[in-house]
Amino acid sequence: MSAFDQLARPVQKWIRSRGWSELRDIQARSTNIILGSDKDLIVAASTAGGKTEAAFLPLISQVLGDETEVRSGFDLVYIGPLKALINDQTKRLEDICTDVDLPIVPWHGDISASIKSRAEKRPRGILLITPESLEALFIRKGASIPHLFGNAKAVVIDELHTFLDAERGVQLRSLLTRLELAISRPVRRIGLSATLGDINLARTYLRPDAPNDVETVIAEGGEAELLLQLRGYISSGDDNEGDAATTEIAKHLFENLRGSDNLIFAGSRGRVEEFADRLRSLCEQAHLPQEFYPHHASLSKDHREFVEARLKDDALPTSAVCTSTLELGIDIGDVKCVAQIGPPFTVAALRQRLGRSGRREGEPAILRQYAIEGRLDANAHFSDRLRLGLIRSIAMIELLLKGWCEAPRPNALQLSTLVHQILSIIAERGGTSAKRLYVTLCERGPFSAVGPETFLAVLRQLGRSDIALIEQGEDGFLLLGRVGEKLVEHYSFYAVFNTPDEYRIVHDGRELGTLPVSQVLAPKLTLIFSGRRWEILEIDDRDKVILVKPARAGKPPLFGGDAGNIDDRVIEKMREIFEQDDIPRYLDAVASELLVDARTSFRNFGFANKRIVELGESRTALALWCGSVKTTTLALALRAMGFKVEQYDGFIELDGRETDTTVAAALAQLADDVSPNLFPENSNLIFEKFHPYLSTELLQLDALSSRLDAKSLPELASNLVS
DNA sequence: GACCTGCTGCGGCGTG
Repeated sequence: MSAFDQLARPVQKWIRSRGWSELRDIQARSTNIILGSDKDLIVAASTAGGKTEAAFLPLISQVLGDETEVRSGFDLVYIGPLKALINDQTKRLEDICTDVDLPIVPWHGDISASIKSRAEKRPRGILLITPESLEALFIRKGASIPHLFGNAKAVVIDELHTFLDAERGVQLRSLLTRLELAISRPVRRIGLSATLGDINLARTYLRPDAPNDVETVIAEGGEAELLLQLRGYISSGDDNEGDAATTEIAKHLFENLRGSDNLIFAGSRGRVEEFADRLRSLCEQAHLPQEFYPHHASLSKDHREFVEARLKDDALPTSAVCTSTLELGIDIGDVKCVAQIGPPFTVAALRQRLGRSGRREGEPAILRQYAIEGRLDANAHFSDRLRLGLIRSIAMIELLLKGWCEAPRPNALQLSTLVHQILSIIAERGGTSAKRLYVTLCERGPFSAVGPETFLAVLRQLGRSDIALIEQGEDGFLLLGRVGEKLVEHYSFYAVFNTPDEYRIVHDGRELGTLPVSQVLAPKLTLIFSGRRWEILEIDDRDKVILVKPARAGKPPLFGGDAGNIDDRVIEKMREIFEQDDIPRYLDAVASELLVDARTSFRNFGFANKRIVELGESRTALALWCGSVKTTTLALALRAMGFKVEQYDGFIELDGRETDTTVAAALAQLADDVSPNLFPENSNLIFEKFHPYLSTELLQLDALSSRLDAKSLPELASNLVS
């Protein structure tokens, strides 16, 4: 029987009404799997590839075909990372279900309480919900979970790749485990994704205890042709009005993108505003209607929706200068070209961004990468001479072309999210045993890297009288403590990630700008802002103001601000690019020259055949050839041995003036596995939402499991000396 | 050396 014939009559009718002559390949394949088995499934295809239909046409057919007794509960559950995405998908599903008695129920923070309470009384149809709202259901309506979800035939997770990493993904996995435990049976899981670097990781995410049973449907041959250019620019070093590179890039964008829809990723909100402003005035000077608009999270919802609607409107040419706000799958239609100014932080993001272009049959995807490098003088620093930004841009493009992208670090403890889930389960059940928590979270759930000892240490910490997140009842049951009760009561509890407050940074009565602050700050500590170190004089928490003065030689923070995390593979690729001679064809004349330049400096410094280079005045450069995690670990170790350390992509620079140890001796010691304490006193380890409740010991464990890699030290050090 | 994501319950008031 063909895939089409397996679908329910009303679904077939809808397909015909759309004028489709047949199902797309991925839709036919997933229909066969969904209607022919009860297996989990991942559907990977580009944004316009029809993934939603691939999952829901057969799932709706299955629901309509099931005429057994009427049970209570939603038939299908869709989980999406964005409210806007849920709104888009609600419309699409409503359209499919126009002539069918299957309610579509969007459920997130902007949905009115009346719709929610109606759905809660008589749950049926398709629920579309965010992880946070699902979390809220577990906490507020713990006892009704079986009533709400007992009937669920499948959970569809949209944009699966956004959940693979970090806090929110761990939270969702934990919720899925808890859902299955609450209704005492597994529920089929279906993941939809555009960007997947490693399909096996996605399988493990979707069904950790049986990844090999997860079926996959991957769109084939649909990859559009890619047109690619990397243009090089030399900065005049003028930070203010007229940096030559900014002016030139804006002009190039104006001349080449005008008249069509495009996305310009500028890296930070400040740069988004800067480029949007330049492009706006270029339009004005030419007496042309406005078509370049900024888009980032600080702009009002109205403005953002206006830009999104304009992008969707084929009649109005529109280019959005944006941050990662326009990276995910909200519906803005196809764009002609994606521009990236400066290197992106991950290949995964670059891939996701590029996926916005070239989605129409026969149209190429177009990537315009702009690299800005400084003008060199006789005193130029080794890291500037090596043109690390340009080299990283090339490395990331090369890895993109190979289809590689970053994978999350396995075995991270995720203690902040663990604290959250402990409180959530206690709230859901009104109290529970330590044993049950351990089984739910660590044995069955996503915290498999947390052993019984660490788990107990966390429980004991949360139960301390000065922490008071949990307490033990007379029967040994764990209950919420005084502070825990307060935390869980407030609606801000549901999200597992931190939202930093924006503080105004003020020096001598002059505002330097605003800074999102997620770490704990205090007077006398230093912070990094607009490329400089500042000592904190005073913090006004109520008015969100930080008074600062320029720091002399204050201790630099353990991890500078919101440090990017560059993968080992990216740095390896950078090394290959330094060591080769060929010039990639997609480089323009300036970029080619800069690359030749960088390679010459690389050889002149001697990095071609050694990894330790004396720079003079007790300064030494080390070529580590590894990513941020290992680089930071080594930097901390050497700092503990008295060196001053600066980090760059794949390199560090040491200043040994204040220590008697030589670089060689220090490395020999590390190679011998004599590791100093990586954590200096008073070092800040608070980055995630529930970190403030953990002990220093637990925070160090957490950091070692995700941000640092102490085990790599001896090998790294011995490679350097040999 | 950066960006992004999310949020309940209830009191008070007006209207039909």
